Parts: sequence; structure tokens; C-alpha cells
Amino acid sequence: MSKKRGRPLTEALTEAERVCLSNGAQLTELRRTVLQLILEAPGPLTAYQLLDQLKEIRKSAVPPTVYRTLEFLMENRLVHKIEQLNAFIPCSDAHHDHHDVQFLICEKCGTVAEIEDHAIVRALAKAAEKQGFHPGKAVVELDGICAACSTSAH
Amino acid sequence: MSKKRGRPLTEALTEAERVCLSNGAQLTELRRTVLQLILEAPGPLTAYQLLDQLKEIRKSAVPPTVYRTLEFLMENRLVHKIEQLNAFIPCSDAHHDHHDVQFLICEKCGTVAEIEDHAIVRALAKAAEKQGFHPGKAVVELDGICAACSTSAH
DNA sequence: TAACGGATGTTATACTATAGCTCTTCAGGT
DNA sequence: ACCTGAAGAGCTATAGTATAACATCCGTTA
Ligand SMILES: [Zn+2]
Ligand SMILES: [Zn+2]
Ligand SMILES: [Zn+2]
Ligand SMILES: [Zn+2]
Repeated sequence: MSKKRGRPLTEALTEAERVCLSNGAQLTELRRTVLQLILEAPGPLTAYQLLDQLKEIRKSAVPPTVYRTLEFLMENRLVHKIEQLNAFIPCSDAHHDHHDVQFLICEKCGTVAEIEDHAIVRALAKAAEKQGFHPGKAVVELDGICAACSTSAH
Repeated sequence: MSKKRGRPLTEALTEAERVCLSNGAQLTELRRTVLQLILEAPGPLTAYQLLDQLKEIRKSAVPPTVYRTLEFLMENRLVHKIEQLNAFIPCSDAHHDHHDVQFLICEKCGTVAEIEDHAIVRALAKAAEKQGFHPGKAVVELDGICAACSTSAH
């Protein structure tokens, strides 16, 4: 489906621990496990794909287990939901503002890249202002073909 | 929930007829009925809300009836799906490119405004190019408070 | 007529998400 | 030590969204 992500797993988990601590939240074993599954996946995972994997580790897992955990991880800015896919990816940068992030979804290999482009953010803000609209979160998801897929033969 | 849309219903339906004709597609009675329901609604409708209304007119309606009709209407650029809401709105302009449209979703009154802002489109194209990404359709949905709701008292 | 394609009917099922209640654990106050 | 409250997790059930697969109807045309 796609290549592995860049950042070492343990580093990402340590960083997650730090983020939760600073948010006054607890990265429990369950949450840590789910985050690890998402980090290890080669691409976006749906809640039920996650559930299937989680069940092998934690027999008691049921849908609410996963959805509650995902909610926690999103609130703490550790994962993103891709609306078009009903699927979840790890956040690639614990520091950015989750209101202002964009995703590039490859239709060929399924990978999703996360970017934070300030020109896009400015254009969105300006367009909203023109309409007298006060924006909160923005969902920006671009479908297309990624660089790797468009250079690879046929 | 929100005020009625601006364009007269019959005018919108006539225009839809014309669009389908020029696409070599047929706006059948079923499709026309579903489009009319969407046009008359004060805000986005989910597929099952639509189904409930359709059943009162057409006893045989079941989920595939609605989903197939919605697929047709989207292919012919007559309606849009709002990904965050799993709901559908009429297209406000049969002429624009559905790859490059944006939505402003009011969290207070539920209305969804459709805009086509070329500065946003350019910023998206440029950001994609920077990554070597070849973009197709873009999903751009801004949550926030619309002008009417932010000026209204309390 | 026969063959075909587009539209719709019909049944069943897959997939996504949440409600609501229980139980345990642990920290803070008495 | 005891009570209490809040957070986390378990558990059952159900709500909500979407599609697969096959059948039927009907108008066009070879
Ligand atoms: Zn992120
Ligand atoms: Zn790719
Ligand atoms: Zn439109
Ligand atoms: Zn509003």
C-alpha cells in the first residue's frame, strides 16, 4: 500500500507521552497501544480495522473502546481523521494547529501526507472574511496522485 | 434551521433539465423528485432523511433508490455531498467546476454556503505542486459561524 | 422478434458510530 | 480509615450510513 513512515516509533510514543502530560491527560496502556497500531500502519486505518488488530491484543475490545480512544487521541492532537475515508492517521507534528492542516490523499497508493501550508490558511481566512463568516476548524483534503506514484512507471 | 434558498424552484429544475440534456443524461421523474426535495430543504439532508421524505411520495423507495439517485445527481453536478455531515445540498451554480469549490458550514444554524474562491484554488494547486502531488478533487469545508448568526442578538 | 442498455425494484448485508449503563480505580477531603 | 467524586474502561444494545447482487421493466435498434 505505501512505505513506512519516517519517525521512529519509540520516539513518537515518547513525544506523545510528553504531550499528554502537558495537557493534563493520561496516555494509558490502551491509548498507547492504539496509538502504536496507528503509528505502525502503512496508511490510514478505519476504526474497525483498528478494532480487529486491537482484539488480538486486548480481548475485551469493542467498538466503543476504539471510538473513545480515537476521540482522546484526536483531542490530544495525536491523530487525525480523514473525513473522506472515515479513517485515521497519526499526526506528523505534535506542535501544529489542528485547525489549519491539510491532507494530500494518493488515490493510487493510499498514503496520506499531512502538510501545513500558510498560504492556504490565509486564503481560507480571507475568503471566509469576505462572506462575514467566522471560521473555526477547516477540513482540507486533496485527492490526487502522489509524487512517488506519478514518477513510478506506468 | 435556516432561511430558504434564493433561486426559484422551477427555475432550478428547468436548469437541471437542461444540464442533464447536455450531458446526455435523463432527469427522470424519480431524479427530479429527489432533486426537488433537496432544493426545497432549508439545509443539508442526509440520505435517510431524504429517504423518509421520498417514501411518502414513492412507496417503493429504499436506500439504494436514494443512493443511486444521489450518485446520478452528483455526477451531473446538481448536488454536493458535505463530507463532514454525510449530507447533501443542491449545487448553487451548475456551471462551476466541482473539483474547485468550497463550503462554509455554520455550526449554529446549520446552513451551508457554497463558494468558489480562486485564491484558495491557486493556493491548493501551489501547495500540491511543491510536494510533487498531482491534485484531482479537493474537499474544502470550513466550520464556523455564518454572518447572519454572528450578528443576531445574544 | 431479439438483443441490448439504462433505469428501477428488491432483498440482504456491510460498514460506521453512539447511547447508556456498570464497574473499578485512584486521588482528595474528613 | 472512610467517604466521595471523577476518570477510565467494560459491556450490551442500537442507531446511522452505504453498497452488493440479482431481478424486472421498458424503450431503442439490429
Ligand atoms: Zn497533525
Ligand atoms: Zn501514491
Ligand atoms: Zn456547486
Ligand atoms: Zn448561521
